[in-house]
Amino acid sequence: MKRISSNDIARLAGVSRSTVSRVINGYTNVPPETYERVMKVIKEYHYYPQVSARALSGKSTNTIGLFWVGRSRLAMDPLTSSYFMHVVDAAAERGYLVLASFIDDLTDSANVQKVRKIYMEGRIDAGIFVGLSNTEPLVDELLEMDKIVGIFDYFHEGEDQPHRLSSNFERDSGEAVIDYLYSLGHRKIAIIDGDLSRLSCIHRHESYMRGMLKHSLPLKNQWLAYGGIVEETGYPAAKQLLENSLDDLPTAICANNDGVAFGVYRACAGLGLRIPQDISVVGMDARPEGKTASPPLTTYYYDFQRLFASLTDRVIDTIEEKPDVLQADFIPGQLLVRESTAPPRAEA
Amino acid sequence: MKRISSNDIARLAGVSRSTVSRVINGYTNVPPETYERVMKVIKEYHYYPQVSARALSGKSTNTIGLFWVGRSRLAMDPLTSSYFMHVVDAAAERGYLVLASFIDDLTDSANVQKVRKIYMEGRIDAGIFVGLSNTEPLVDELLEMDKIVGIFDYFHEGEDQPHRLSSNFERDSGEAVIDYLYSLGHRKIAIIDGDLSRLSCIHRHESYMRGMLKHSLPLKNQWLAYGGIVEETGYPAAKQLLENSLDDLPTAICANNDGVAFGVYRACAGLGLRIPQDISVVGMDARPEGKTASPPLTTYYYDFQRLFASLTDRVIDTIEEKPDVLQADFIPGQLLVRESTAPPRAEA
DNA sequence: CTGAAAGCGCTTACAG
DNA sequence: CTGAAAGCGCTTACAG
Repeated sequence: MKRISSNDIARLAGVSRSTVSRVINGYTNVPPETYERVMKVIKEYHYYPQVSARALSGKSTNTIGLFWVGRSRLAMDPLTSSYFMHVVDAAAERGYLVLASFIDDLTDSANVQKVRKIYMEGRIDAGIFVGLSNTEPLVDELLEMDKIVGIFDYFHEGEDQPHRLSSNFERDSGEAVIDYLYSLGHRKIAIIDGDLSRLSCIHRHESYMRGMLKHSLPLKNQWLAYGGIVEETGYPAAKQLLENSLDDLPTAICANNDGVAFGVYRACAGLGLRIPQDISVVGMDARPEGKTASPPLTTYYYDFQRLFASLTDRVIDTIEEKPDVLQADFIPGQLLVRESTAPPRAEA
Repeated sequence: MKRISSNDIARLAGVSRSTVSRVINGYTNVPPETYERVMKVIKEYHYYPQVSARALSGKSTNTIGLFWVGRSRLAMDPLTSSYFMHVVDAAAERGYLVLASFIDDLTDSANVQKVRKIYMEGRIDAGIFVGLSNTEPLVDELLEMDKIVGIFDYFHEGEDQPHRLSSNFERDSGEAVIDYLYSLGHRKIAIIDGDLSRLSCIHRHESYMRGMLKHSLPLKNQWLAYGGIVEETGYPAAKQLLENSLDDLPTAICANNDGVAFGVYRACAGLGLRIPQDISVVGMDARPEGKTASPPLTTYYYDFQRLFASLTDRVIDTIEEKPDVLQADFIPGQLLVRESTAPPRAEA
C-alpha cells in the first residue's frame, strides 16, 4: 500500500502540486471551486502531508519541546503533573504538539547534550523548561543560537531577551502570609526556605523577610531553616528546627511550599505538637492533597493552568513572530485559609 | 548565522556527503582514520543532522506517540502520571523521544482524527495508548494501515497481530483477594466492579467471581455494584450498595481499584462504618496514596514500571523489526496487606 | 573504501 | 490564478 503524495493528489484533481500546496496551506489566492475540488480528492484519498517534507522546505514542525528538569520528577505529584497537562492542552489549542523529555540534572553535560540535540536536530520550534535554576547557562547558550526558550519560574531583572519567555509567581505572597499570621496574633514565626537557586524560592524568602520586618518580628536563627522543595527534605529540616527551639517554640511555621509543609506536619506529629492548637503551619502552591490532609493545609493558591497557558501561548506567539510578546508574566495568587492555622495559645 | 549542513562538513573534512552520512550512521565500511577526521569536524562545528531530512530519505524519526485517552486525565493522580514517566524513560533508554497527546474521548470523531493525523503525517514511528476500551475500532484501523500500536490493558484472545503490542495485568488477582478474605473468615463479600469495557475490569470481575464460586460464597445482588474506576464514581456506588444492604451488610468490600476503594472509604465514613472493625475494604493497583490513607489500604501491587517498560521496549523492537516480539505481556502482581482488612466481627 | 547522482515529499519564488 | 522548476538536507543504491 503505497503512501499517497501531493503529486498523486495533483494528478487526481487535475492541478499542479503548487496548487495542492496552496490549498493545504490555506492560501487565499485559490478560487473556491479549485479549492473544493482539491479538498475533495484529499479527503477521499485520506491524504496527509508529511511533516518532514514540510519542515525541510521551511515550514514549522508545530512542535514544542517540554523539558522536565530535576529528580523531583520521581515524586511526580498531582500538582506538578498538572503542569504537564496544562502545557500540552495549551499547545494543542494552538495546533502544536509536545515532545516530552525528563532530564535528570543539567550539571551533567550528557544531559545538556540531550537538550541541545533535540533543539538542533530541528525537532522542535521552541522549548519549555520546568525545574531550572535561575542561572542556568544552557538558557543563554540556546538564546545565543537564536532558539526560543520558555521557562517556568525564571527572571532576570532588566534584561531584554525577546526569545526568552517566562511565567512566574507573584512576588508578594510571603508578605501576605506573614500579614495574615500577624493578624491572628502570631509573633513568633519560623520560616523554612526552599532551594535558593530557584527564583520562586528567592522571592518567597525575600517576601517573608519583608513581612517580618514590616511587623518588626524577631528573626531568630533557630527559627530559620532550609528545607528544599519536597516533603522528604522538608521533614528533617522541620524536625531539626523544632528540636533546636524546644526552649522557645515558634507559634507558627511558614514553609516554602506545600510539600515542605507536609514535612512540617510529620515533624510536628513526631514531637507531639498538634496543628493548629500547638502550632500553625502555612504552605504555598495549593497542592490538591492539602485539601484532604489532616488538618487541611492553609496555603497560597496560584492558577497554574493560567500560568502555563500564558507561558505556552507566548512561546507560540514568539514562534509565529507575533509582535510585542510579553517576556515575563507574574501570576497573582491568593491566600487560602484552611484549618492548619489558628490564633496562638495564650502563654502560660 | 547559517546552519551548517552535511555539505559543509564534507567540504571541511575533504570527503563527500555520502561519507559524512556513513560516519553519522555508524556504517562499518569507513576506515577509522576517515571516521575520526569527519567526526572531529562534526564536533568542532556542532553539526547536527536534521531529522526532517533524515526522515524524508527513509530514516526513522525515533519518535513514539503517547496517547492518553479519556477524561480521567483530569484527575491525574501520582500513579497514572507515573505511567507517563515510565514510557518516556523506557523510550529514552532506546534513544527514542515521546510525543504526548491527551485525547478526551475517542467516540468523538474529531479526536480520532487527531490521532490519525499524528500517525499519518509521519511524526511518529509508533504509538502507545493508555485508557482504551478493549474494542476500540481505531486500533484496527491503524493496524490495517500497517501502523504499530502499543496498548496498556488490551487483549484479544487468540488473535495474531504482530503490530499490536500490549501490556496487561495478571488475570488472577481477584481470586487471590477473595482467597485472602476467606482465610480471614469473611463469608459476606461485596464486589464493586469497574468499567467493563476495559480489559482489566473484565478480568477482575471474572477473577472475583471465580474466587467467590470456588469458596461457594453467596453472590447477592445487593452486594454487587458498578463503581467505575475513580473515586468520584466509586463513592455513590458504594453508598448505594451499603444503603441497600443495611439489613444484611457485607463484612468486606472488594473494589475494582484503589480509586474506587477510596470512594468506599468515604461512603463508609458517611454511614459511620469503621474500617476494618465494621467492614474490610480491599483495593487494587497500589496507588501511592493508599499507603498514607487512614487506614492504610490493603491492595494488590503491580510493577507498573516493568509493565510500561515492557510495552515500550516491545513497541520499539517492532519498529526496529526485531524478530519474535511478544505480543501480549501479562505482568504478575501481589497482594499487599495493610490495615483496611481484618477478620469479621463475630455476629451477635 | 568512496563519490556522483537520484530521490524522499513538500514549498516557494518566479513567470506568465 | 496557476504551473514548471529549484531547493530544503539528508540517504542510498550504483559504479568504480
